[in-house]
Amino acid sequence: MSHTLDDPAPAPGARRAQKLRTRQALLDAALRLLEEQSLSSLGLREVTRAVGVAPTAFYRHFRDTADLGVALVEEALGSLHTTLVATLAATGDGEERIAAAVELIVAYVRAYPAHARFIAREQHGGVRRVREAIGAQLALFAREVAAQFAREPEAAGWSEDDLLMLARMYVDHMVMTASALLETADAEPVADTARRQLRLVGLGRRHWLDTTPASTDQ
Amino acid sequence: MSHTLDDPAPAPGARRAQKLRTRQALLDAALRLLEEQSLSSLGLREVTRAVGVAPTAFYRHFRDTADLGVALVEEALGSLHTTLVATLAATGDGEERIAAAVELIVAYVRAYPAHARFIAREQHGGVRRVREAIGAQLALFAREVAAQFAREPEAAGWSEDDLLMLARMYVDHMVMTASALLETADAEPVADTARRQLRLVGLGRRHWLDTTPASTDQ
DNA sequence: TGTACATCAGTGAACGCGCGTTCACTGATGTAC
DNA sequence: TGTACATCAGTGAACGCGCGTTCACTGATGTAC
Repeated sequence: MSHTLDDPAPAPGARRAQKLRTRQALLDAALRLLEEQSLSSLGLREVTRAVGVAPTAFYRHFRDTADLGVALVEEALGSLHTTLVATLAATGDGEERIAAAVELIVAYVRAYPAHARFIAREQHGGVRRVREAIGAQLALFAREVAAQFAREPEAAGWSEDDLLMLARMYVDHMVMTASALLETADAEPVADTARRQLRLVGLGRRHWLDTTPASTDQ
Repeated sequence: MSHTLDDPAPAPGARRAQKLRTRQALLDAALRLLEEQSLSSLGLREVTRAVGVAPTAFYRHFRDTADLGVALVEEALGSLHTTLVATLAATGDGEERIAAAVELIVAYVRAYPAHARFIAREQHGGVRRVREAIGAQLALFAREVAAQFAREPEAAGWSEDDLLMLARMYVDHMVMTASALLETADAEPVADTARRQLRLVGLGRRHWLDTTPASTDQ
């Protein structure tokens, strides 16, 4: 134990670092190839060829392409949780929040179009494990959004189930908006439609307890 | 021209009828195979093997699997236009219409689960021509629904663009509900959530002109 | 610090297999007279 | 109605190709002393 974790000549964890670099290269290459096909037709040899390693190197990182797909789900959505909740928490209700939420989606799709496309495509795609991974992430988003709603005064009188229903609508609407943005050259009309739709849902939200006197009557 | 279109021994158009039967068998087999994979990984030989014809027979009916996919889009959505518009026209606004619309989706998914799955999966799938065919059908649905809305008294004061935005929301919500139904064993909770979401949108619709005095003020 | 051994990311050959597409064909169905 | 010819849905052999997976390997990195 003379110098176990120091900085000797060959560098510390140089092997581990190189392995991570190759793994990332495989993920990047796969994501690029997935812009024009589905995961269920993505070949292991295609991916390694694009990276410039032997086909067998793939197995040092992933069991199969479905396994790689699950890793891509984490990469695409993992960092979005904090961003989304922070955006909702930082804005009040109404127009300001609508603008911020739509801007979040527009910025995400602009910055990571391949990730957005992958999620939209594989959400209902042909590979069960990936579908389930995306479904779990979106359900988590919905629960986080519902929890944020619950902290706000507008949620008074709302059942937990109704809050989750509302949150689910926002999350699904975000995914729909993202995939609409991917199919258009001009983001503005799509963003405008998205804002009007959120405005409509917000109006429904404000009048929800007027006509559904669930808690006052029962 | 003694008996050109009568009923001689070998039957009239027996060849044409047989060709159509084989074509339909190819479509049916493909749809079944697509329950567990995406179109972009569906093989021509898989399909012909499932039907029991030679691989080369495929070319008598379709140029490639993308071509077959476009035919499936028509089969899945073509007959739904009249049903959908008729359902909206037959019901008033409010709770009655909501129940009827959700029941339409539940019945469709129950009767044609493979068609519903195909549309949900390939809407954002890896085959451009099929994606475009589905996009065109859904845009047509939205225009038809908007046209129906425009005929109703509740549409007074609404711009054409806002009506289309609202219709688009209903159509997208239907697709989302269909794919949620496909992923659950018990349809009732999903149907219930869908009805509550439509109720929320309906509330927003009723109050749209209260807070967005676009036409009265400008 | 230097040495001897262990680990393990990436290699390259080899395998059997199913793919999409071509081609000339067959024989039942359709048509003209 | 009967005959002679045309059409064309489906066949089956053949092709070159890329696939996923196995295996024993190499050599740089890591570790123990």
